[in-house]
Amino acid sequence: MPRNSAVDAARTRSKILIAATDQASLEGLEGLTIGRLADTVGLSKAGLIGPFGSKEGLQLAVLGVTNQVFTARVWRPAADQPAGRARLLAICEHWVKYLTNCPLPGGCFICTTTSEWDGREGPVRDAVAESQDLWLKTLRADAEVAIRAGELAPDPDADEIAFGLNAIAMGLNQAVQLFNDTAAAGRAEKAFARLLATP
Amino acid sequence: MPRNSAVDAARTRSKILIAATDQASLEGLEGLTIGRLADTVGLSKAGLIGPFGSKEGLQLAVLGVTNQVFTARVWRPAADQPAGRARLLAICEHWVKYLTNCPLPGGCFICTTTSEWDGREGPVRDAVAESQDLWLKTLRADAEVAIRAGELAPDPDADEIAFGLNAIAMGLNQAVQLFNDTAAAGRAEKAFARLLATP
DNA sequence: CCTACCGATCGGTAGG
DNA sequence: CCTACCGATCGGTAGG
Repeated sequence: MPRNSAVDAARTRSKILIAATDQASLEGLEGLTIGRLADTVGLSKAGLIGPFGSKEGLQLAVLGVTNQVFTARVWRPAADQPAGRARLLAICEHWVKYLTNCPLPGGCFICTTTSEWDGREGPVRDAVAESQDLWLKTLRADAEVAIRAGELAPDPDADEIAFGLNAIAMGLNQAVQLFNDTAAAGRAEKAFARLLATP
Repeated sequence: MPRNSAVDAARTRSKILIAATDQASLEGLEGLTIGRLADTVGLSKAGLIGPFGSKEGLQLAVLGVTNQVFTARVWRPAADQPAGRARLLAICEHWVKYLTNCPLPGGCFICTTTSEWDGREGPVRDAVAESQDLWLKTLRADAEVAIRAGELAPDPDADEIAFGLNAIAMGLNQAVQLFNDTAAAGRAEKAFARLLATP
């Protein structure tokens, strides 16, 4: 039964992060409280915060987890498609699945956190902004390839396509989370398709 | 110097609401705290919360104010247009102005609060959902008129148009608040125009 | 990883 | 509208 403290520590860290991610997705990254989370996980407050140093450290770690979840669910399944329109279509397909059947109980985490943190300052806000910026650039790059290859019309341009795709996703997330609107997925799919229609 | 307690009370209430709306727009409706707000306004905590009964009462009152601001800035300037495509165009024009030059320091309040409250329960969540639902229905109704009059194509349908317009606004609000992106207004305008193009 | 504790602040109330 | 106060909880630390 090989066991060592490093393995145990990693297990504890992971257990904390799972519970923290759930709580943060429902109540926001600022709504995370060390005391309640410690109760949930079955640790003392000191034991809970130890691996992360501070609440801010925990918030940043949660952001890392949720970014990985998003990447695994939306980007990676589309990654083997050829860059350009085909990959954008695959991304949108998995994006809709992700938003309508979200692994996080509170829905798309980046939607929640961009809105929660856009009026604040500091490392958490910066990390949130960077995640969103990176994703918009990913969309933009594929849109650019698609336009250059003639797979998409030159108007709307790549920035407008990235903006539009992201906006549709935000709208779908709101419809699902606020209204439990099962018809919204179809609306988002059609909106995606319109934006990615062949010239 | 005519003065009476009712007038004074209304003045106090209004002074509180202005400060509360600013604070809530930056830090969220749950981020409102009675103590800090009392300091800001120059009242005691008891004096602050008195006119509203509880924090929840204050939150609901703030929602009432922000709904009025939105209506005054986006809906009312378009209200005299004929129902249908013309009015939707006017709404979108003022919506962009509202989002890019927002009277609330934290940007569109309904964008922030729908995301903050979609994972919660209670009267505040219900009020938030109702505001958003009402607005979507307003958009939908004009879209329906426009389609019936032949001003817009029957596809996308009225629900899809309302969904799309709202999504674009959410995307613009994010771009402005998170990235201070001055180019986003143009992207939103073009996206609005595409969705409202004549058949 | 724990217990035990810190000062600060939370929403709210009693009584005037 | 105030002062004075309530119990609960906040993030975090000391020491082990």
